[in-house]
Amino acid sequence: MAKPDSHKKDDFDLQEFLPFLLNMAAEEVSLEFQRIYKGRHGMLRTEWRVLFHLGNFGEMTAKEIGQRAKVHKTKISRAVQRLEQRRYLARTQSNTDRRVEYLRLTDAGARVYRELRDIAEQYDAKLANAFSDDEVILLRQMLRKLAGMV
Amino acid sequence: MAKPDSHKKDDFDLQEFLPFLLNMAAEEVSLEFQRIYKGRHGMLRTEWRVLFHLGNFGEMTAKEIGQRAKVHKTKISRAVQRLEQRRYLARTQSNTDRRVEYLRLTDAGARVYRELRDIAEQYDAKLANAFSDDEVILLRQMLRKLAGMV
DNA sequence: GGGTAATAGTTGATTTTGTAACTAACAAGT
DNA sequence: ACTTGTTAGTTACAAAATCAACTATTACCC
Repeated sequence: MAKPDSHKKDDFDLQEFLPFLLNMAAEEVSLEFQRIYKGRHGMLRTEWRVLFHLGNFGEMTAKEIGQRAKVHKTKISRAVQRLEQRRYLARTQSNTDRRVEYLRLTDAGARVYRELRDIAEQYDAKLANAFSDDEVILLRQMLRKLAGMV
Repeated sequence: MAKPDSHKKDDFDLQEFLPFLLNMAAEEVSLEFQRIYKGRHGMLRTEWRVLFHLGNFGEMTAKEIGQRAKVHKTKISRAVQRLEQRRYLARTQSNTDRRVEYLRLTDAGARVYRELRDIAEQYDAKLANAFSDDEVILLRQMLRKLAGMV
């Protein structure tokens, strides 16, 4: 049986390594949440993010969404196309800068947003329920810091 | 406690939504860590995980790695192929069950593992440094819980 | 004004992933 | 032994992500 390497002291424990733990937790939670919403509207993760940003913050440009959500502009571009095809989203060209497009949800999009938002709220509450209130506050704070959202 | 049913009123804040925060944090941290190690050995994320599992836990089967790391077996399969091509990993067929292959790092693979592990330790310490010791302990604990690693 | 650089967003080519079907080997019941 | 079911791992094909190049527009600055 191979044993952990012994040339150097190996007190490293992968299961304590923060990037690994973060990925595992994010993956697990996202997948579970996806199982809930994917069936409903066949929404991809990036589309979900765009929808939620527009629903939550109102009219935004693609660039702003990309910056806030740390999503690359090509991903945004394609997600916007798909949302537009489904009539969840509409574009308006800025009249001060014709490169810029303002994005906003249509009524149908807003309806879907509200539906998914409620599901999201419930799911978030369910997750938070595994911890004490103080712990959850601290957790969110730490995650924001790690995400560079401080 | 949070109240479950808010119908029209939109008190939902995307930036507080745990799945979103977890993804942002994981993405940010992974990308930064990747910037460090990717240049060195052109390693993909799944390959990195396989390498670390073998380096950290010793000889394992593909299935075991998949279970521990919550990575699908096709991803493992392909990561193993690439690691084998680079001579970082070797396989041995089990003689009690010929479906099973034991995977282990070669000397070259172990060398790369040690190098990356040291980088990982430093990076983990740097992350942990943003918080108090107690906070970090709690964070890891909560992430393990969220990841279902309880 | 004219030339260059920067920006918003899109498109195309290449990689990577996800899903499902597949091979090969074992297991268990009859 | 034979059928059925399960498991480890691979492969094929479709979907999606990534990266670079592209269009169109605006900003800078001499």
